[in-house]
Amino acid sequence: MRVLQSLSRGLRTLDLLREAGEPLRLTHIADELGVRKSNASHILKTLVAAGWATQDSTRRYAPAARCGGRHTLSDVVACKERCRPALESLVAATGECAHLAVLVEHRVWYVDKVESTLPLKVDHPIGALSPLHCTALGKAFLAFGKAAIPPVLSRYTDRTIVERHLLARDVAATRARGFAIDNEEFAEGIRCVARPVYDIRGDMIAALGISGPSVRIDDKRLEEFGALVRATVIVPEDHAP
Amino acid sequence: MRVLQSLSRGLRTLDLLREAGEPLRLTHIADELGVRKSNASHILKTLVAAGWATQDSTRRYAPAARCGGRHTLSDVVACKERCRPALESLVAATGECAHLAVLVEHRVWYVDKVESTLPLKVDHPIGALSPLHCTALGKAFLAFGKAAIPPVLSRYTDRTIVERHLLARDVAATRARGFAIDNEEFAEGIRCVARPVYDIRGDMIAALGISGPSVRIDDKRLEEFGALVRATVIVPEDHAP
DNA sequence: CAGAATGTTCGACACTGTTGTACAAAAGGA
DNA sequence: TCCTTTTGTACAACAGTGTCGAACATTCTG
Repeated sequence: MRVLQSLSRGLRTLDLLREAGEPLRLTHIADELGVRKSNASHILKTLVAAGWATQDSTRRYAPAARCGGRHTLSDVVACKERCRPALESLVAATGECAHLAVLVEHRVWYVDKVESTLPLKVDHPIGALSPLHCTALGKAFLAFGKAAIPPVLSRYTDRTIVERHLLARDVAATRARGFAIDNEEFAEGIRCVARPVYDIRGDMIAALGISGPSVRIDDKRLEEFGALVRATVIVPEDHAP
Repeated sequence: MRVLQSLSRGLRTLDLLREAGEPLRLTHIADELGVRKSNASHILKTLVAAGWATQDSTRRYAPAARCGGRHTLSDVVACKERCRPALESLVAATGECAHLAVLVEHRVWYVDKVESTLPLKVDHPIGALSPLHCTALGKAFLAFGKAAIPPVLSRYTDRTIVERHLLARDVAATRARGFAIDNEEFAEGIRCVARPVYDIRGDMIAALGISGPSVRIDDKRLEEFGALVRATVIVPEDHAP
């Protein structure tokens, strides 16, 4: 069998564009492929012409929307189903609400939850969307996923981090800590922790977290929750294509 | 600029594979591309080797999962947001519950709803999954989308259509009618109607429906609901990439 | 089991893709 | 602002890759 060279390289290019969270320069791609710039240029122009990539005003290349996000709807549903036991056990262990969310553009999208049984509780409905920079779930994507810090950082409470360099530092701390924290940065009186959920290929697919009222969660308990969330075992994806 | 021929053809092939809801034969693809079979074979083998397509036991080719579904998470969220007014106006007009769902493998996934304000109501929670063959939303995908009749048809009520040829006939009738009907086929006492929602390219992306208790929905009202759902205007997708 | 249709392999030629260089257009520094 | 450096596109020419055609396998159909 004959492997078509230019086609392989074109597909490899699409992979590169998708892997990188940000638009890539021609030179970079040419280096990665191990070909001359002129060749890479032709490959990319072909991808653009076929509608599989786009070129922005800075002449950088990005994958087109039709390339699909990194994960499909099926992936998300599969993830949701395999995370359910973890959500339930977390709620059983803590008494607080547990959420599962995926990344959509510059927001997180809640795809599952298990509610607290206590009367005072946090309720992010499934299907709702929340910002990245001031929620534990969102910060988990910033720290462990391929999400970039959004262009605008709106203020929701007086604890919301709205300065980019402070947020970048917080993200670095999150990465070191192993779980993300929201300390009343999105809504007064709510504290959350969250951790990443990875797919079989090691890419972050979802964030899983616990949220509760600050009155029940002091600093010590917040740390305990973080350790608990991080330690929670999530059944691996059974690979049946 | 030079357009790379083999790359273009490879990308075109991926499009063909994604467009078709079912796996395609080599001959078919070769004809579509206007090349000899041997050439098409090499193209497809390259796609498979690069992990962008798969070949099943019947030697037919299908797009790989990584190609992404037909729609991305962003598409779904955008659709959900643009359908919200329609859901609300339908509930205001009928008093019954309205749902929005997308197709995931052989099930529909509820991504949004507006509840009825009446005490007796239907409640499919957002995030839940339902079968295709016995819900209005699912049948809308069978009739207007690219969904295939699932391999197994479970019985939920004594009205559930579990025979493939009867279901195929029902799907054809649905197509002619312009909206789908579930007449207590999934749950006793619940009747629903549903219509397709298309994306900017004309592909079905979601199903939008109304559900209510049979006691409030006689045959005449069911028809009215169908006409209403079908006539509901959904704001077109604003194309801002 | 024979015949038809579909898919894969093979060799050879021609045209496509790659290369190297030259030019254009931004970006960075003084 | 200018000059320098870096990045992207255009061009021509050769080599090598992709395409063709036919032969060989393999699976489907009656």
